[in-house]
Amino acid sequence: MLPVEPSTAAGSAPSLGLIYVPKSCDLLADRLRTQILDGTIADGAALPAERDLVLQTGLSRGSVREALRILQTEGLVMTRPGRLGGSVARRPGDDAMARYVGMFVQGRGISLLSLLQTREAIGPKLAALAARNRNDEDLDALLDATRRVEDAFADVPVYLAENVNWHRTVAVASHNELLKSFVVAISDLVYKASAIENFANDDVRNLVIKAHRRIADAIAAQDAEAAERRMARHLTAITQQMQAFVQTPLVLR
Amino acid sequence: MLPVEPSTAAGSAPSLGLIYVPKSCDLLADRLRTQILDGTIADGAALPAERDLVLQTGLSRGSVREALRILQTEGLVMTRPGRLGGSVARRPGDDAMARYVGMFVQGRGISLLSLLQTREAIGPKLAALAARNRNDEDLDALLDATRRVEDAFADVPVYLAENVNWHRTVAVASHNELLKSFVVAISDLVYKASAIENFANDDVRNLVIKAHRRIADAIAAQDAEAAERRMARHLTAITQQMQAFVQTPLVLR
DNA sequence: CCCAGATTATTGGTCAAACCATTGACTGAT
DNA sequence: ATCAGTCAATGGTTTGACCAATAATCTGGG
Repeated sequence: MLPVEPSTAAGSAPSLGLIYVPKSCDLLADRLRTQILDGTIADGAALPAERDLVLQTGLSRGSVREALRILQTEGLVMTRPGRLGGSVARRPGDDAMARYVGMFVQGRGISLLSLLQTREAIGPKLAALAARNRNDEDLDALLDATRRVEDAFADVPVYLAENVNWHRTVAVASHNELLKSFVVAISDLVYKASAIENFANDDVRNLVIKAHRRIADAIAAQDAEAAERRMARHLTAITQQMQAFVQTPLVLR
Repeated sequence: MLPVEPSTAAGSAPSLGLIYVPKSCDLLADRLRTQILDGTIADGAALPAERDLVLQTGLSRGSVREALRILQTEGLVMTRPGRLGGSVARRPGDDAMARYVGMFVQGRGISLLSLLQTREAIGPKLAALAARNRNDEDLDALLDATRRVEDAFADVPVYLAENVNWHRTVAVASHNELLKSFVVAISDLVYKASAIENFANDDVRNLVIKAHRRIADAIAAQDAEAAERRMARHLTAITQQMQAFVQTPLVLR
């Protein structure tokens, strides 16, 4: 992985790995990425202006811009033009994770079934953690989210959006940011698929609302085992309901 | 999210979202990304040379290069210099997923506990799917991987690497590429952490090997329920074992 | 004194034209 | 046939200029 120093001696060891010749923009991007990820450059802190980076690094402006473009693509900096513009550092966020997971799903032609299986894997543990780790604000948010899904019963598009938000709220309550980022990414994709497929008839929506209520109760009571079990049953049921639509590979956008 | 067409009429509707002014390199990157993800540009197919893209798009070479740099960062193209070099399309892969998950974990200071919890969430379902969906080659690979872990008992670094490979093999057998990419990314991070912490003493390694054998048996017998249960117990036990090291935030590299 | 509009400075965005570095194919001498 | 040299095509890098967006600053009228 690392660059290898070419040996100057004539008859030296014959075992040399492939040597990777780093590009100048990669070197700069690596340096800045390291500093952003380890906090040397704090979240929200401004990076030097492009022309300053040129002076500091000795690279051309084109190379500096390519380095910044890399970091932008990774979601580690936000750049705005204009006076007092420039690049500011950002910690990696759920949005970038969701973006990449979406590309993965679309590019690999991941089936809706695989997506639902993944949600089935993550959801129950998430509910258990939420029951164990929630605080009062998490509970308030969850009860509110639960109510909003119920209130949106009649308006299917709003209902679907609120449904995604409900799962997201459970994820927040789990206080596990990695699992949360996964479920946010997946729920978003399931939402897009379900919005297309239009499978959520009145009966399904009623069952979902009942399940949400029972899961929220378990989380409120901090009963991790019940929350896990109920979420598992809920997600399994949803997968069953969507089984008719599940055969075909997932198409997005 | 999407760009908004500015209205030409004078007294038009007052509700306008923020309008995002797209950059030229983003437009080109979007076009190429779409074609790569939907297969119009097949995996392994060559993109036009930079100078050809300049002619085709009317953009400058700098903008074309920034567009390609975006796609490189997303893992959607590989670029090599030299004659017959150029950019070739690649489908999004586990490596890019692992890279981004790693950045997320490091940048957000995700704890080792959260990482282990995520593996606890995903692992059991993965084992169940492996038991259900495995074919003969998957089973051969799993038995081989199981043996390799056992053979590496004495050499801890090799043992740890083979351990990661074992989990990866189970993931492959599940035939769920999304779950697989998650577990590959996470196992890699757990491996790095465990390599640092040096917690795998003889007793732990013995227990792990026994658990692997029992799980492999269940997958061989296509007993999904047993595989899921045993994997859950296995990962819970591992988390318990690592609990002493789990308090501190995860430090990588 | 205050405020609206014009001005200006700073920043990223884009373009153009070179030249360098790497790589593989081609060619010709041996 | 083989091998070394040459050549062509490609990405990598630099330079310098100008455009576009934005907010601080100035200026003149009230």
